[in-house]
Amino acid sequence: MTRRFYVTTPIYYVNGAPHIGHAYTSIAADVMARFHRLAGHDVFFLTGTDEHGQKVEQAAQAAGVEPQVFVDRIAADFRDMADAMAISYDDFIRTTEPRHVAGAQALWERVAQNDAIYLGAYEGWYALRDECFYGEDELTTGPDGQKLAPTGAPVEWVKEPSYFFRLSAFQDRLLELYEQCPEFLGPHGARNEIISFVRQGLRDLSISRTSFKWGIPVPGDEAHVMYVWFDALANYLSALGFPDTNSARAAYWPADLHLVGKDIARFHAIYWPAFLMAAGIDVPRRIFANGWWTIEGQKMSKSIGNVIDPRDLVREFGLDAVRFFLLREVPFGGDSDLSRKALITRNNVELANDLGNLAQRTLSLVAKNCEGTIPERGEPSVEDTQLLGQVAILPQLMAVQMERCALTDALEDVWKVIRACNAYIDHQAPWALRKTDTTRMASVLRVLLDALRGIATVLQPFMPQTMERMLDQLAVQPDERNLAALETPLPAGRSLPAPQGLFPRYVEPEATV
RNA sequence: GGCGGCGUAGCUCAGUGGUAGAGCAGGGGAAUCAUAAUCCCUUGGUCGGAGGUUCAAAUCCUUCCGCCGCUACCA
Repeated sequence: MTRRFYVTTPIYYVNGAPHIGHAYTSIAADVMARFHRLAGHDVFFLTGTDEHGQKVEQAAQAAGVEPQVFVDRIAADFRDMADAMAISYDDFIRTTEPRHVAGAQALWERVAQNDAIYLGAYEGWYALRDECFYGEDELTTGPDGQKLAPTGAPVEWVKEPSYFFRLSAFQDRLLELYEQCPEFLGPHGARNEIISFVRQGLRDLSISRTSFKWGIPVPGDEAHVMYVWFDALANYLSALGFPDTNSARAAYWPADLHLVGKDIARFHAIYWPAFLMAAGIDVPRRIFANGWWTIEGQKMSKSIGNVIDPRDLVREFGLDAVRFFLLREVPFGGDSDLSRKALITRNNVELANDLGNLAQRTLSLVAKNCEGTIPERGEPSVEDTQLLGQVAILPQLMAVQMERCALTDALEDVWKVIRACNAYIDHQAPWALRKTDTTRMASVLRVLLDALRGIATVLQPFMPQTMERMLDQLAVQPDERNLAALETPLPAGRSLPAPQGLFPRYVEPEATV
């Protein structure tokens, strides 16, 4: 039976414009989705937007528009960003869609039926003027002893009726989950933090509000709307048609992988499985948290003004160079720095020099010396066998890295082979063989063409546009571009198009330093 | 304060008991098919400090120094 693979990005909160951090998580998820499709798996790849909550309500008010108008606008921008980054999502869910509202309410009812929800009161410091709660540590005390919010508004201790989720009842089952399924949560650092957090003891979770309206009504008590996380997390199920178990997508559950930013790892690793356990639904197989990007060594923030829109980078450097950089620069899972210099170096050294130039020199030798057609395979030398062997194991090697969410390591594995190809072509020197042994020359070039085909095939998930062009240049037909097709050599004699550069070197315009 | 992580070549990092590694940067050489790209060789580290266990420690233990993360309802 075909293996199913269900991968998600977080649904992004429409409080602000999309930035490089959103793009990063989505690209990582996209690579996973594309790789599994390449392996012939039945993939469902979900992304979307989280559109409820008080902050959105307030932001809409500030913008002078209805919340729905406001979220329509921002959601469209996120979708545009996803498309600009070539994110191959199968569905884009929005929490304001009726199907999600129905799914979230159904999940609530399941949880409630199992006695995991009770009505209590949410207590806290409330500022009437700001219409919101503040934490004790955010408050200051005014000259007359009045407690004040950071905004200067006076606060008072109030109780608001709220439904609570019995999170405390799930502590042991959660710890058992982390223990028995070590792969449930990654990377290691995030896992340790979550475990120690849960060990400290869990309090019940307030999961409804009456203080604002922009949310999903609680079933049976319309005075309440669901508090954000219950609403948001349910998206992973509602996109599958939950609670309809006959839905065409129902079989994708449990999700294989939820990719998330490290800031929301906790909600996915604690609340989400607890909600599901309470509802009697299987928990997802794996949660993986990625780190933050700093910009030129600085934290990305609106006040510094260094927030980067990934679309700007794409306009300047090209989509694939940006995708490649983000996944290549540092170990996936850790924090990383985005600097202009590093991006240009990666592009020039690894894409233009290592890979682009390898393809160019190989293809132009074939064009000039083999009448532009794929040569026959010759009797393989030790070197030939060794190089082709390295190429042949790439799919398995990368599949293992994908399971680990080690996208950087997967790329490193490919680059080892690319470097080996450059060493091979230099040692074999087909330009010298042209004068002494044209048969061997043709064999050498054929080895290189086969190696390039393998390399381009496995790199498709990372750089879909450029690898498509590379495979075109190698005369690989559309149905010969998946992993299984690599088992079948291309027929000799097939003619190749005229070679064209794949990755231009980036030359920094005149510096004005 | 508590819990956890990190500190290895100029830079980014890999390496969890057995003679210190990769990429980039630096130096020398080769080649000239190619996007002046490539290949080969090479400089460079008392593996944060100290102590301990061991025949043997970057790798285990103790302690100290420095940096970072988490410590719940912010979506």
